[in-house]
Amino acid sequence: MGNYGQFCPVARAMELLDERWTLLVIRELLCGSRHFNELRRGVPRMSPALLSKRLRTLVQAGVIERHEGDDRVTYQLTSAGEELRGVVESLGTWGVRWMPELGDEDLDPHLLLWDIHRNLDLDAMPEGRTVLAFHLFDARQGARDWWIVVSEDGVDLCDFDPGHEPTARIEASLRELTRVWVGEVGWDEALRAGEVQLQAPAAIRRQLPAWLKLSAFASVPRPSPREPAPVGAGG
Amino acid sequence: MGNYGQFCPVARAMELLDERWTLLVIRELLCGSRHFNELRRGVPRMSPALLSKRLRTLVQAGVIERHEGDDRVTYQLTSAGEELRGVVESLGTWGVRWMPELGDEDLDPHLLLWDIHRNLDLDAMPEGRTVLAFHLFDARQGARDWWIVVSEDGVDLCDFDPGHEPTARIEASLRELTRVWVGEVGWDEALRAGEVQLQAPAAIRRQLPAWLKLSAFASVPRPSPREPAPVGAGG
DNA sequence: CAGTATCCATTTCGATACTG
DNA sequence: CAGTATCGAAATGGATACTG
Repeated sequence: MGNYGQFCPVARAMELLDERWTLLVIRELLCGSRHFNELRRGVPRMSPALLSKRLRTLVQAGVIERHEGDDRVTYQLTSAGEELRGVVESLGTWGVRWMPELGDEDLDPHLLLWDIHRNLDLDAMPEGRTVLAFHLFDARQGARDWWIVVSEDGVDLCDFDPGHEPTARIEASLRELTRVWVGEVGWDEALRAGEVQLQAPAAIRRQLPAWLKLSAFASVPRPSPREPAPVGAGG
Repeated sequence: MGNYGQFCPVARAMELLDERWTLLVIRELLCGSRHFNELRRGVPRMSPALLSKRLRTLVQAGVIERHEGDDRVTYQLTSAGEELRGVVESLGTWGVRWMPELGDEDLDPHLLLWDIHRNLDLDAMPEGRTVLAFHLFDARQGARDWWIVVSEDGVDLCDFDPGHEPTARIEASLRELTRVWVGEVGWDEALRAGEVQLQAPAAIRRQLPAWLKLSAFASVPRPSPREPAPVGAGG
């Protein structure tokens, strides 16, 4: 395995990149994660042993560099790694357009809140502390309530009540908030349908959608409904 | 396996596309192959059982369609499949820029001649029959001599002497002709260095490089030599 | 924090031969 | 031409627990 026995550049690239998880680790690095346990949060289903192995392979391939700082290890994309952005973008663009609807297996409240919390548009948010409380009524016990606290110190994600009065409260099903996140439905649509509810003063309710930047692929135009719908890829 | 448990569009896409060989089959379809045994020639190291399995998965995923004609089965990309061109292009572009030098394992005379023969610039070639004879002096016995016959009937690749007087004879090592094909060296450079030799009348010698269109990635600009060279990806 | 160590079930794939 | 059938070797990676 690994070698395709072809000189074709696509085959050469895939020798490195078609290993399970590899491009997701790279996606995390492109999103700005730099430390082992930070990367883990972006690929929670990946075992640490495997993440470690992939990182070594990527160092070896010249895609990332590993730096041992005084107290932390840091991973950093090289120019070669940075150039994988194009690959990741075209994959995500395709995925959002042509992969079938989200299955229950694809939903993950930790990942969703982790993504949301690192994609806030801080410039659009008010000065001082802002607290967003999320309630995902159908998520499993312990992953149902979340708080994002934005202050001068940065952005914090908590799965326990930090004790500040929320600026706004967002209530939705895990599925529906995920669909908004990936751009399958728009804010307006989800709010009108009542699938997502915002509890906040009217002024804040109007602003809030602008605070969450959504997935980088949310704005990709979808295939027109006239085209044949993709079907499931599962066996 | 298969499922990453993530709603991320990149992960969704990779669920389908990170399986070994899958994107190479798609590359073949994008290059115009439409029948089973035609596809096989583009992925010679893939077993027919596995090719068959991948084709079924791709049909199921809505990326290709299978048509049973009267005497032939035809595979055809859907719009979803056609849109994978962007993915394949960004992978090949990256591969050509950042993967290490070709290893002996990557060289394959059948594949090279198969690629060359289906990428001739017929419009640039003279009327009537043209015969190109290739001699790869270091290829293994039986894969050393090739003939491409271009006539009104189309383009044929032979591994036996078709008996026509060659219009030109190309002699090179397998490695060097492959390097020219993928754009690692230019025609001029390879000819000047004598790594590739053309035996033909001067007028034809000058034209011949224009007859072969080379890999789609041959013209991708390479990283400047100032940048750190990529190292091998092998364990 | 940044990983290792271990272990085995499962998958996956390659090789080869065969078929309507 | 367009695949199936079969089989076993290899590796892959998931789970879990542990470490300096």
